[in-house]
Amino acid sequence: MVAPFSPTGRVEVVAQQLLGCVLSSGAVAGRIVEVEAYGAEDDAASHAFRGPTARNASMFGSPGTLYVYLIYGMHWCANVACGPPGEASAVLIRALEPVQGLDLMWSRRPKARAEVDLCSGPGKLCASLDITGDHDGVSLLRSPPGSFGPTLRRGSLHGGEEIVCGPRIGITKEVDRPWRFAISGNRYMSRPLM
DNA sequence: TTTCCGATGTACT
DNA sequence: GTACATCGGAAAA
Repeated sequence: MVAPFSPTGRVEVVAQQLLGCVLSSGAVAGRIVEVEAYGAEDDAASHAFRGPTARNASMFGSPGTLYVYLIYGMHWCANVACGPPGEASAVLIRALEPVQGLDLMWSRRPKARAEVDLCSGPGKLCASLDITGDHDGVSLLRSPPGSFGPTLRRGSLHGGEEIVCGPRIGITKEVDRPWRFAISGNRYMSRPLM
């Protein structure tokens, strides 16, 4: 298959290329509408800032490797590693527009009050897709569409859609770097851009 | 409606 | 001991 992004591109460029792509897992799928880019040693907000550890090992994997980690002791966050060999950049998937398996998403997220709440946040979308630490390190590109595990497939922006950017959310370092990207006007993003 | 804060585990100082 | 790429319930307005 054709890779949904250029493996050796700069992380902030890859992040924008991932907008519009479809992330699926089993019978559930969503269109990526919001992401954040995280760099390597040059980005103090990145998990890779201090070099490889047991937790961030997947960030150093080949492009298309899924990096899943636990945040605040209870929520999983999914990233796509995208750096060339030796460079651990990754893109955090922040929000999806649900496109398939809505019933299953609802059953996994009974607290959701509306469809827009199903995948409008990094922890929410992992719950809806049932992405956990078990999936850390798997390739999103190797498995064919329709396979059971997490898979990424190419997508594109629709007519009239534009990419907008702003500062990343929930960090205390590098707060001014505008590395949060979203599809303009999309109602499924986690929060408005600042 | 907006704001505040507790839950809960892992990594790092 | 403290911070953390979050979420959702309770309190305030």
